[in-house]
Amino acid sequence: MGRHSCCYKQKLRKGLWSPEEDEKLQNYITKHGHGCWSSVPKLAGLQRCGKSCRLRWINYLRPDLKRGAFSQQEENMIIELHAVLGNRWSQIAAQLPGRTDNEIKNLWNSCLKKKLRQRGIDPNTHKPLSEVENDKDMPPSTDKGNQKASVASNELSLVDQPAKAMPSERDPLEVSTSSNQELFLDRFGATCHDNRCRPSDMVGSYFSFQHLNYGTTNMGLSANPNSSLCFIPPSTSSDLNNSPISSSMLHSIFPTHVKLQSNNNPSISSDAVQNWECNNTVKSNASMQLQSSTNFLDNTWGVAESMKVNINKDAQVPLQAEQEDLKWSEYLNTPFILGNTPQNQIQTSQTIYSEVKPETGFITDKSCTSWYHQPPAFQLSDIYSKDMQRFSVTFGQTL
DNA sequence: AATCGATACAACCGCAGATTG
DNA sequence: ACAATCTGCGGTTGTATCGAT
Repeated sequence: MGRHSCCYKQKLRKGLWSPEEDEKLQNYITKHGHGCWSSVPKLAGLQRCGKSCRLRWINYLRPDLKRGAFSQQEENMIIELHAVLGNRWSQIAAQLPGRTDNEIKNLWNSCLKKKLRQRGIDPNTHKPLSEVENDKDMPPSTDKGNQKASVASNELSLVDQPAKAMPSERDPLEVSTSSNQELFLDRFGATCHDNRCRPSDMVGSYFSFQHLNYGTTNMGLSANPNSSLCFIPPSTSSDLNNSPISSSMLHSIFPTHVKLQSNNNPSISSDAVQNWECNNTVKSNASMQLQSSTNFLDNTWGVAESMKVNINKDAQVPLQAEQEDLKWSEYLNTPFILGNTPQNQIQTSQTIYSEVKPETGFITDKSCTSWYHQPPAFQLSDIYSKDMQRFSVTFGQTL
């Protein structure tokens, strides 16, 4: 397996980025997009490796980043997500719009781990420290304290292990990653018969429904000994309509590659944006993910329609020529009004926003149009605050 | 004012999976 | 089929800042 060529190049700058470098990178990506990261530094006139440029953009320069301290709700979400996902920072970050995996990882390592310990909770297992101490006395084969090993083995255990008891029959403190993911697949794995559909693909979906569960059952945080992370699907789609599902949750339900197209303005599809950015690379697993996700929604939940999201089942169809021809400048200069009413604008923008990967989100929200050149038609922070309001209502309590 | 430790944050490193030729 | 390359991720390290002494 070859290493990234830039790693061997000499005379490349390392360390902190200067404002001039930031400006060069920002200007370049604003005008041209990043395309192939390995070529960005050369084209942008930077003495950096492409990897470094990518990291700088994702973690610092991206316009959709939410700077500033984490809110209590965000911290709670991170703890909650970590209980299920472990150190999968990118997946956790995907649930927190405007936050990067690096940011969350730092917060966890510097702050949240400490907080949990102070409250008598082991940050690795999310179990009470006393219980973890007892586990240390157990033989290594039963020690689940090793977070990495535990997470890594989860996906295997999902397949190999027999169905577990329902959460209500379990110790409510048992909120480890494996138990929740196993439960999810035990109950809903039938929607994903194809063995190409890996358990990890379902994690995002699991999460969203976990949030729904909080909304419908008023569950507490996993750190709360009285709570459990059981997943009880709503019996009807109307239940789901009443659930506090948000655009960021949709992002989890629908794979990144699924084409979500606005009813109001089909000419501007997020697919075009993505293909423009990815040089028309078609993800090999897109159709599989699409199928698994839509089947999941249609067959199990029947919610696709209720979410007012048009799922184009021809996501694999090549783009229209005019879409392929879209360039940065066109995006930057094209008013991004996606509907006739403010409500529609928000709805559509949220839909598209939810579809775009975190590191590419700048294209669709503030940026395409208004990032530097004009005020946005809507404030992204509105979306965030809207989501966070929902979360705060949903989660209901803090640590 | 100088020093030192703690903390937070930014960036790097190495690896694995995906993609490409 | 294979190797080279690219991308993304998570762990780790480096560094700036702040408060205590």
